[in-house]
Amino acid sequence: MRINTKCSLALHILIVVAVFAKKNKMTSELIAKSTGSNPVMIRNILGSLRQAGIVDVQRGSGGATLKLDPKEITIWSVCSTVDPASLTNLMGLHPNPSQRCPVGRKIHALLKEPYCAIGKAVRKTMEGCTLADLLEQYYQGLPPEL
Amino acid sequence: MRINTKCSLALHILIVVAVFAKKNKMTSELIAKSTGSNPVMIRNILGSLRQAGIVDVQRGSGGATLKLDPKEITIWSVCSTVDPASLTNLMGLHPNPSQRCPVGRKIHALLKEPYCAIGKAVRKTMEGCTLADLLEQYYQGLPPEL
DNA sequence: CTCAATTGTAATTTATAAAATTACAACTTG
DNA sequence: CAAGTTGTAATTTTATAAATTACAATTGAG
Repeated sequence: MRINTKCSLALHILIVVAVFAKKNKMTSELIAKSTGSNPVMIRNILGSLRQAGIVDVQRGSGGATLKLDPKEITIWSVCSTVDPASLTNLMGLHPNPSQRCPVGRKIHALLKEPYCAIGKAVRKTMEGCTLADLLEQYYQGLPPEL
Repeated sequence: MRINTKCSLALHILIVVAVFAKKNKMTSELIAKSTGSNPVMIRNILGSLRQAGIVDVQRGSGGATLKLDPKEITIWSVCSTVDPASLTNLMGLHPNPSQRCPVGRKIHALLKEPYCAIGKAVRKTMEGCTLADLLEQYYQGLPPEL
């Protein structure tokens, strides 16, 4: 498998923004430090989230803020904006089945139905978890000043 | 995030074996032709399926046959034997979150619950589709001699 | 208005993982 | 034993993800 960490990165970004944006200017540089990633990747992900209306990003002066209520942001909406390809190709298909073999001709069509069902199950589960849920979990047992 | 093509390959292999093994000796060479893959990959996948008790493979003389009833073989059992890593790491995690950031310290733990839920949904859906289902679909509208 | 800090984005490089290929010992059966 | 095959390790090739470099455009402070 090819692990694509964009989704985890995006959720990390949204959590740090939700937690710290009121007190700190959340620049790509700062967020990159927190995630252990690099600023360009952060800017690209923030760019996608901005286009989807999930965050605001201040050009020039810098800093990202949430544009939606955490209850309105689901793992699905985040993943499908930052990495749509992974979700549509969740299950990889081998690329060159023989068209001379009756099974080879049909294999992609045969797999379509179960693979779609898997995709729908993933979507439904992702839609069931919001940023608010993650934040609630985050604040569990933390003193309120953090 | 994306599951590699081993799972699709394995399902293709099982279908051609189910359909043709009574009349033909299903060698890795022959199956490789049908799948558009290469014989070594086929042998490796058949090796995993054999260890899981799903197929029999004749050493020396060659040829693979189903060992279980197609009703007993699910997409889950196939995927989890040929590519367990993809299923446990379905959602990739970014590897180096800062331990100095309170979010960075917690992010992997925070994502664990929703990511497990996604994995369970995938498993449940995969368990709901058997090789028999795929074969039924395959034979839909085909004359009985194929 | 200028300057420092920052974003947006393209281009390039590096790292990593998947898949194909090569090679060969071990097995099976005629 | 000879031909055909499997099992498996090692290597090479290819594809993709992620990091890096570079720089124009933007913003707000001074």
